Amino acid sequence: MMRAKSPIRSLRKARGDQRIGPVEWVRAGLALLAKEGIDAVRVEPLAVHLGVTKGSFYWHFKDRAALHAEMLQAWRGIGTSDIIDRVDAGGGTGAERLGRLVVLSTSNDDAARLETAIRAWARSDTTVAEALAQVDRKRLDYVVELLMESGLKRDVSRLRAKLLYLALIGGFFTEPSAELETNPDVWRGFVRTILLPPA
Amino acid sequence: MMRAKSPIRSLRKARGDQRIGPVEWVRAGLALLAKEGIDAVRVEPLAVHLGVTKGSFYWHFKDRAALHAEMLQAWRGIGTSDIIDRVDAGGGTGAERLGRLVVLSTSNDDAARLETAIRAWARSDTTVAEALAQVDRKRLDYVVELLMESGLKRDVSRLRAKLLYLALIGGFFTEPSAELETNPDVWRGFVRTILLPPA
DNA sequence: GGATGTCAATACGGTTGCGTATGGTCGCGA
DNA sequence: TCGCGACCATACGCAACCGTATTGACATCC
Repeated sequence: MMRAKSPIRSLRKARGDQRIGPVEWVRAGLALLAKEGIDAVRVEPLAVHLGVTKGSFYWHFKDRAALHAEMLQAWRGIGTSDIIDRVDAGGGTGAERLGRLVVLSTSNDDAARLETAIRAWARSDTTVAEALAQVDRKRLDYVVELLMESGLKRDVSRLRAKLLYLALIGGFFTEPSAELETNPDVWRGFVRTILLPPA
Repeated sequence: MMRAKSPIRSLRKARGDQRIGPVEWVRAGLALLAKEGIDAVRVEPLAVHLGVTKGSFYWHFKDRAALHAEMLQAWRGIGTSDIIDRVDAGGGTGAERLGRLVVLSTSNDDAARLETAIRAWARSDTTVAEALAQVDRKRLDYVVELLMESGLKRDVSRLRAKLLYLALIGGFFTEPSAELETNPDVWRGFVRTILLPPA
């Protein structure tokens, strides 16, 4: 009998692991992005994490930048529609959906960490910045809609939607420490303020 | 006559360069932090930028982490009081100072880039996160003050100060693109909204 | 003007990561 | 069963940094 020629391979077979395709690389990349930022999304650490070697990576991707690009595309898809869909699914009036929007946005911690990582990434990569701007625009439009449904005029809605949306983003980048705590109650208070009748 | 033994040294002397102390390292470190994030704040590239070798660095600092720590301390000093002082220096009513606050905060582009870099840094370093939370608290208290001076009650001021301050932070992390443009007019609109009489 | 302290240059070993080249393993269809 | 193509392991050279050790230049004070 002959020993296995490839220790790692036979190890993975013994564990019954599946093949690693582009999808798995992107998923793992996004997870690492959320945890440690884009600079940490490196080929070899990822390979270790996935239980393969970089030989696999360079079969599926041209280089590190290619993975980053596909990660961005993947996020663009979920970042745009994910929250909006979940808020709309619940139905209700504009004000009700507005309340659900802020609560959902601020409660999902994993999504929040990914969001901050993307925004930090956008600082150094204009492609990311453009994609992010696009997502921001769609989300903002949605908030404007909700405000108009709640009875505010178009101009006022545009202004206040910006205010609320910027605050949502700001919330991602602050520790919920003592004085700056932003629990659901606080967010509902924000919504009430936003919906105040104009002078 | 004998040739110079140290080419880099004589080069620096010929240019009349000064000595490089801890202050210069920290300054250059903060500049690089603002431009490319904390991961880019590395010893050797900084040394090249400053026209010295890392032999100098390891004389003044124990290691890379020590530089980062001193950078954080330096920022803590300016981050807390810088804006507040400049706003107060102008005097005026609460509302007037509030307007000056948002304009000053959003116009200084260098400070904004440093601020975003620090916030991104805080994601991965709890020491930074704590320092940042401290700074946030002081700034928030200041905004609360201004709102109370403008005639709002304490509770309302607390809530709305959060809203405005979070929006300020959010503004740092959005591209001023098409729809999400945040020019001084928009910010003044935010202030007007914030100062609206409660229901 | 010689000893001393301060600061910087240089040289070195070690680590981590990139991308390439090449070979091995397996499944599957001819 | 032969071979081919997909997928992965391995080995390599290269580059960027880290931190240490050692030496060298310069100023200053005695």
